[in-house]
Amino acid sequence: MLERANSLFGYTLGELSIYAKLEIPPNLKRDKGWIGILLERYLGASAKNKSEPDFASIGIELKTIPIDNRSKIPLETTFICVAPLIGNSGVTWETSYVRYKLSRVLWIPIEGQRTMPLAMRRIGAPLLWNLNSKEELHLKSDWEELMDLIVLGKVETITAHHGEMLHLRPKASHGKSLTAAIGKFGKPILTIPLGFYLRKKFTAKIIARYYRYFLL
DNA sequence: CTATGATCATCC
DNA sequence: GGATGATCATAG
Repeated sequence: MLERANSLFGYTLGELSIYAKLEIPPNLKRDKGWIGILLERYLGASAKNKSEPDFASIGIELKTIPIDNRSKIPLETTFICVAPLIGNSGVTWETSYVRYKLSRVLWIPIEGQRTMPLAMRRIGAPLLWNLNSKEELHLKSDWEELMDLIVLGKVETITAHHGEMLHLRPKASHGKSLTAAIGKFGKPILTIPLGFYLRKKFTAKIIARYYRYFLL
């Protein structure tokens, strides 16, 4: 699979879409996950919409990441998973889904400037990344701060400003989506679902270590 | 609704 | 410009 991923370096999304027999949309406005689906399809990911790594047998999570090819900086934050708002008793960073998802990621950088037609965007060299102890410490600190707010009934006070590397933002189809959570005084409430995202400054560091290898 | 895949678009 | 808050598509 890694060899197959490496072989994608330099190809455009237009070329890959033809090869993978996946129709290319005019833009990503209505197909935000299209690039991810395309790469999964080409690389033979197994998980679909199940809760396990994309390549379960080898414990690798696949993530495409849009990059500005001049600055080499990510253009978007990276979604990790939906935040559990209830049933968190006994959950620690060590057993968290965030840590599980991020323990090993195959990042595939792709030119992502909106001015560039989708078909012309080039695929960069994949980067197999293992969460190191320093990074983990940072994420753990953010995760604990955020989970405290959730568990202590302060979910409605959460904004994307919380968390240095990892933060929470809405994750829903629309603003009226509701899910169960804990409100003030421990009272059950319904609120908008939240997702964990990696800030660009975190992913930028990962990408920077390898930027010389991709996108010319 | 929740999970997968993310980016859009507004506001500061 | 860039981050925050909002949103899109699909499967089960």
